[in-house]
Amino acid sequence: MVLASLYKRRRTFVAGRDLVHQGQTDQAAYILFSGWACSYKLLEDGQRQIVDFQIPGDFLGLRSVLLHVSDHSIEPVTDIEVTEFHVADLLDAFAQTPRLATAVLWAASRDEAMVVEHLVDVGRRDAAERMAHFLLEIGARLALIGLGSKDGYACPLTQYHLADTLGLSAVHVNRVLRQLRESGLVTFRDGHVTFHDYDGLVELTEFDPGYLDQTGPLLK
Amino acid sequence: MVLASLYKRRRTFVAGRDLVHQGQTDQAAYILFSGWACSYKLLEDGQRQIVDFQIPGDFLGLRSVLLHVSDHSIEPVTDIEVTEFHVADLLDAFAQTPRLATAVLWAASRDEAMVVEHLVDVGRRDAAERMAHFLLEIGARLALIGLGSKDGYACPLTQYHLADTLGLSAVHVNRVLRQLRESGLVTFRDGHVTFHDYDGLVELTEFDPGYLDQTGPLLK
DNA sequence: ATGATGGACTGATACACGTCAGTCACAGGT
DNA sequence: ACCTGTGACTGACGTGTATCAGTCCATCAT
Repeated sequence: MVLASLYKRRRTFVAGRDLVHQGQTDQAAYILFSGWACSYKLLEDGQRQIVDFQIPGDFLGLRSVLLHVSDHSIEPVTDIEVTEFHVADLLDAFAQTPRLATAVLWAASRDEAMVVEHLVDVGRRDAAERMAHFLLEIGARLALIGLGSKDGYACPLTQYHLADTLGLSAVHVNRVLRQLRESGLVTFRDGHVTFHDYDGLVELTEFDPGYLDQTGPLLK
Repeated sequence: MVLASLYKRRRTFVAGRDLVHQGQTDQAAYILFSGWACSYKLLEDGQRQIVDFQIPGDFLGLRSVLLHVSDHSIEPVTDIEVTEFHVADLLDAFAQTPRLATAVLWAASRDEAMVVEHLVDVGRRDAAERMAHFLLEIGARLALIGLGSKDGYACPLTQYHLADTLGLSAVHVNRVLRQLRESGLVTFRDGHVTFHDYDGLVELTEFDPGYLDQTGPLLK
């Protein structure tokens, strides 16, 4: 893979300590190798909105660098390993490998599509639908990299993460999870998500994984 | 500008008739020349979530084409004029002009940043803050292309558009607009947005136009 | 053992916002 | 002159979710 030529060095970060801070203007971006991270925005009153989670294979901080300023922060949810590269090198590489540009653009489009889905969740679905849709999307993404299936997956998130992601209070997250569990759809417990009725969930949330499909130019 | 070499043909579309339908798999993308459009997602129960508005100078439908399927629809809010181009040509052009790739990637990042702001609006701000933030953002974007200022701007949107954008009911949009008007912050009336207290609005919404700044590679 | 910490979980209460069911003004068409 | 449709606007009422104020159970450090 062409990106290999850009690889600078392997680094690790511990859970909970931000890699990128809102407002920072830095030059390094990363590719996540193991663990989970999340990107979020902090509001003045202390609330936060988690925008997206990153799992192995995803870019970290690419947008910050392209826009020359970080409009958000990135926190490792677990301990993570990343590969650092310099965006200037990436942009230079476009000259030699135009297909690389197409691939990166495709990855950015996919990221945007996920944020759009997330927006629809928060804007137009009730708490249970949001939760179900979110758990399905993460599951589908993990399945693509071999870390999950239609039965379930390991999930290091706390209910607070879910609350900050879905625009709910942690208290309400708990109620909604109970509701989903009692109606036999999905269980979130002890770091593990278990799907009891995958098709039922898909129908409830109109879930369509089309935008996640790995038919992007990276793999062609 | 390099994009000029791609220009295919000028087209017009009338207000209200979708250019792109959810699920469509087409090859053309557009650059908006005059008028306003919006991209939105439709839910099965008839609700819709408007994701973003496009104003002159913005790409239309680029993401659909990159992902090979439209996960959303695009509707002209007013009559619009667009310039059509084929994405295959755009990608080919990357080979001759790598800087073009950087520019397009930058534009995509800016789009994503706007969706992220929108997500924070809907997830973590109350109705009045959302409304104010949205009106400010559109104002800032219009100001960049000379169609608005800190005093206000012409705005062809209906209160239904605002409702579908902000995840509110049209009824509540009306209440919130009244509230903002009566507290002397901003007036939305007769197709015109008038800022009465721009700084007050900025403070209320923590508005930071950094991510909109035209310091992207397109103009460098 | 003891206390501190963090995550899961719960009941009671409050309110922001949605829904329902309208009115009013205006524009176009017949 | 009348109908139809669209957008703005409003009051009454219902509900989903936040907030408050806890409990309980692990884990970890002392």
